[in-house]
Amino acid sequence: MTSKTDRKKAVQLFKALSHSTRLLIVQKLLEGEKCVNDIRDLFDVSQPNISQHLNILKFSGIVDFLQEGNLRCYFLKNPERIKKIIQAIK
Amino acid sequence: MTSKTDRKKAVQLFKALSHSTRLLIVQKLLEGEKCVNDIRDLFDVSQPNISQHLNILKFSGIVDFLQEGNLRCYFLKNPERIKKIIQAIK
DNA sequence: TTATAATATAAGTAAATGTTTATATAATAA
DNA sequence: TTATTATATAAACATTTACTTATATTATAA
Repeated sequence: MTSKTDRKKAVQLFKALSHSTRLLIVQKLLEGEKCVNDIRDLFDVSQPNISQHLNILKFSGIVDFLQEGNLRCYFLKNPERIKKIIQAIK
Repeated sequence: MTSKTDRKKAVQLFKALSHSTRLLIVQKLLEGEKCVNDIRDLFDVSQPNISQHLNILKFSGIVDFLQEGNLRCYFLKNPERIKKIIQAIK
């Protein structure tokens, strides 16, 4: 049986993935780390909005970033896990 | 690469699972089919609200039901898939 | 038939999430 | 230093989702 906190975490993760921009970001990051403007250029989405989505992904534990000069390069914290999840829902 | 419609479907599925009541319902249904009032009694949630959540789960293709007399017994359409998804997010 | 039990639906309201616009910060380049 | 580039944050507004309350439907039991 799953505990209450486990379930909250799961719900948060599902929420993080239940937006098409965020799901796309995650899929792109499966190819490797990308900095914000690279990600931004992939979609027709404003810079602040991308930042906000990245923040949600970060908060839910899906991504993290490394500061490289004035760039922030985001990457999946656990790409294998993400692959499994995406595979499972297909 | 995932198509746009695939992604929409995935997003819808994640959305359906990103609510703790619905995730709990789904976990309960892994034990076997249950009718609405059985489900309702498991939680502190109103009857209409349970119906609404079940409707969302039905619409997203996760559950279906069989009418048995005046009972509606809900079941998971693809329990293996659900198990995999839940396993993957852990 | 009428009453009751099980469930769904609809309308209204509340709460959460998403997007835009404007502004801030931090790192580098000039 | 000052300007510029990359990114974040905050506030306002829009949209979506959730929940409640009231009512409808459908099947069975009396």
